[in-house]
Amino acid sequence: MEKYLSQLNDAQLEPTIQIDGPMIVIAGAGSGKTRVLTYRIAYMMSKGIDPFNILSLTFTNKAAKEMKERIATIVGASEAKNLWMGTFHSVFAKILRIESERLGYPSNFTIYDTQDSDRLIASIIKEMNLDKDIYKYKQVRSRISSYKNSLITVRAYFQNPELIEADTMARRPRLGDIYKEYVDRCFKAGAMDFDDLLLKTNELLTRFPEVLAKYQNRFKYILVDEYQDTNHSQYLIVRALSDKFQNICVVGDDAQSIYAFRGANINNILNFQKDYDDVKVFRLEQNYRSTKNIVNAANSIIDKNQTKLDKIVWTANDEGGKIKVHRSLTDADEGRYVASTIFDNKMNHQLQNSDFAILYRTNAQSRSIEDALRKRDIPYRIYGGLSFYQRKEIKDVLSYLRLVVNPADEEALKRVINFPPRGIGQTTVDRLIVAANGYNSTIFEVMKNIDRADVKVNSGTKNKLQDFVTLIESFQVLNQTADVFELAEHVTRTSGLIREFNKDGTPEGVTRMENIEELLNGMKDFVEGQKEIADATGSLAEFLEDVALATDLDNDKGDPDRVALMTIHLAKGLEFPYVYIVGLEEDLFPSAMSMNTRSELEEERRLFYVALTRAEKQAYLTYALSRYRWGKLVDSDPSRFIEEIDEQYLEVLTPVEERRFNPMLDADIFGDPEPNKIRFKPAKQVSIKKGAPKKEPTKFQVTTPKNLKPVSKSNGNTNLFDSKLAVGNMVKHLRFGTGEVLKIEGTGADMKAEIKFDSGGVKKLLLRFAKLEVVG
DNA sequence: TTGTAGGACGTTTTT
DNA sequence: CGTCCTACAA
Repeated sequence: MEKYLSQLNDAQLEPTIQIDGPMIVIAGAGSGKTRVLTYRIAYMMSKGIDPFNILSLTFTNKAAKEMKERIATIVGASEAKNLWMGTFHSVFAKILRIESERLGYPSNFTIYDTQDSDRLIASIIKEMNLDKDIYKYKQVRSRISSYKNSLITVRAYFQNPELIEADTMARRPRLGDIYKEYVDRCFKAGAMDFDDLLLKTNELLTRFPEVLAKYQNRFKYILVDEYQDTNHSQYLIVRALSDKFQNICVVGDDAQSIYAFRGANINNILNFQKDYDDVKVFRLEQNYRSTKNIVNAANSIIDKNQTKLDKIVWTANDEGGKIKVHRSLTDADEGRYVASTIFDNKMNHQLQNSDFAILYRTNAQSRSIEDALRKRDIPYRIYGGLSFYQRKEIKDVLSYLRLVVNPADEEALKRVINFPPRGIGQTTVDRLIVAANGYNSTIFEVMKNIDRADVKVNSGTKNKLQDFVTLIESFQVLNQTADVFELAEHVTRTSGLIREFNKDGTPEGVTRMENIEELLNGMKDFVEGQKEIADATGSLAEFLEDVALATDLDNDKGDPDRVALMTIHLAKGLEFPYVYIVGLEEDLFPSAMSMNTRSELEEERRLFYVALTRAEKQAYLTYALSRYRWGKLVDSDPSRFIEEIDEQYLEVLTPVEERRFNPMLDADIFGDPEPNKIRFKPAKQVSIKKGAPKKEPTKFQVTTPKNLKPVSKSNGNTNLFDSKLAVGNMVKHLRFGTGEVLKIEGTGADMKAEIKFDSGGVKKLLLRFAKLEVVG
C-alpha cells in the first residue's frame, strides 16, 4: 500500500488517507481524481474496513468496472469482490429487487426504458382521447420525469396548485391525469422506469425505517463520484444513507456539471458544505492530462461563467501545440478535413487510431464524419446513438424474454403479441386493454381467462390468443431448466422471429439476423461471465436488468484500435491524445434550445469545457459555413465559444477546401478580403489572430465539386468497377444476393450504385467497399 | 387484419 | 433526410 501512496502528490494524498467524516474533493479536470478514489478505497481496506461496508457510486458502469479492477490489483481480487460499486441506477435496482415486496412490486419487476415509457404515454394519451399535438408524448414524458426526479408523486402533484396551474397555463390541464394513469399502468405491469429506480428507493427508505437502518448499517462508508451530476432524488438517497455514520466522501467538479437537463442540480455540490457538519474540503488543481495551451484555453472559457466554485487548474506539462481552428464550407468538407488530418497525424507521429476522438454536440452529426472516415479507410467506433439493445429486432427478442420473467409487462406484450403476425390486430389489443383496465388486471391475465372474460372477440381470435399464452408459458417452463442462451435460442426459433427476418432475405433482414446472432453470442458470454461474479445468479432476470441499464460505453467489443466518435456528454471522464470538437456553430453548439437563459448557456459552456479538457496533446475545433440539417442545407455562423477562447492559444488555419472549390479562380470566391478570419454573426471585428496562413499542400482526395462536370480520372484511382459497371447490370453481393443496378452516381472513390436486390430491398452501396461481382 | 403509400414531424444531451 | 404514424385498399 505504501508503494501506491507514494505515487500521489500531497494534494492527492490528503483526501486519500482521510477516511472518517464528511468530505468533499473538488477535482479539476485531469487532476487524478479516479486515482484518489481507487487508492482511497484500497487504503480503507488495508486499514481493516470490510469491503462489505463500502458503497461506491459512479457515473457509468464502465467506470465502476475499471475502478474495481484497479482496486483488485492492489488488494486482491477476492477482497475487491465484495465491494458495492456501480451507478445509482444499477445499485438501487438490486436493492429494490430485494425489498420490492414492501412496495407491492414483484422482485422480478421489469425496467422500462425510455422507449417503453414513450409508447405507454402515447397510448394513454390516445386512450384518453386527448389531442396528440398538444399533448406531445415526449414533452409529457419529460414533464413526468422531472416530477419524479424532484420527488413529486402523483399525490403531491394534485396537492400543489402551482404545478397544476403551470400545466394548465401550458394548455395541458390533463397532465396530472396522464401522470396518474402512467404510474398506475407501470405499477400494474410490474414495471419501473429509470426515474422510479431512484424514486422508489427514496420511498423505501422513508416509509420503512428498519430498511433504512439496515442499509445505513451496511453502507458505513459511502463514496460518490461526479457528485455535480446528481439530481434531487439521488441527493436524498445519499443523505439518508449517510445520515447515521456521516462517512461520506463526494468527488466532483462544478465546472463539469452538464446534466441539468435530466434534473441534475449543481447546487448539490455547491451546497455540500452546508449539508453536513465539519466538512473537510480538498482541492485537486494540478492537471496531469493536458498541455499548458489546452489547460489555459479551457480556463479562459470557464472564466466566462458566473456560477462556479473557486478553483485554479494549472499544469506543469509542456506548452504543447496551439489549438487549431478550422473552417469548412460544408459538413462534408468538415468530415474530410478531420479524416485527412487524422491520416496525416497518424503518418507523421506514428499514432494509433485509438489516439483520436471526434466529439460532437448531437448524435446526428456523426454521419458526415463517418462517411469521410470510411472513404479514408480509417476504422472507427461510434458510441451512443441508437444503442444495440434499442434496435427493433433486439427489442423484439428481449420482449419475449421479458414476458417470460414478467407476463404483466404490458409494453413487451404489445410489442410481440402480433409480431411475427399471428392474426391479433389492433382492435383486439385495444379491447384487451379496456378489459384489463376494467378488471383491474393485466392483459396477459385477461387472455389466459379469455373464455370467462367479457371481451368481444370471435372464437378464431380466442384460439389465437390462447395459442400465444401457451407459447409464452412453454418458454416459462423451459426457463426453469435452460440457461439464458439456450432459452433465447429456443425463443427466437419457436416464436417465428427467425423465420420472419429470414423470410424475404432482404438486406435489412440479413442485417437483423446478424444482430440477433450477436445478441445470442452476448448471452453466451453472459452465461460464462456470471460464474465469476460474487452474488450473480446468471438468471434471465439478471440478464435483462444488465441489458436495461447498460450503456453503449459498457461493451467494448471488436478491434480496440479505432477512432472514437461520441457526443461530448458520453466523453466525460475519458481522455484522448488528439481530440476534434466538430460542429462549433451557433444554434448547434451552443444548441438553439439552450440559449434562452443564462444558466442554460452556462451549461453549454461547461460542456465545451468538458470537451476541450478531454484532449491530452492536441485539440482541433472545426465548424462549417453550411450544413445539412433535416435534409436541407442551412447556413451557420461560428460558435461564440471559439471567440471566447483567449486568442493566444489558438491557431486559425487556412481553409484549404475553399480554395479547391473553384480551381479556375485562385481568389477567394466570396470576395472576402480576409479569408482566414472567422466571421462571427454581427459582422464586427473580432479578436482572432490574423497570422500568416500556413498553406499546407492539399492532401485531400481529389473529389469533384458538385457543380462541375468531371473531366477525367487522373488521380490514379483504378476502381475495378469504373468501366465495368453500368445501369442495368446484374450484380451479386456477398450478403444481399443478386440484384439489378438502378443508378450510378459520383465518381472515383465517391462512386455509388443503387441496387435493387431480388430479395426486395434497394440499397445504395459505395463501390469502393461493396463486395460486388457482375453476373450474367 | 394486413400491407403499403404518403404525410407529418423532428434532434439537444442519457441512466 | 429519416422515422413513425395514419389512412386507405385488399
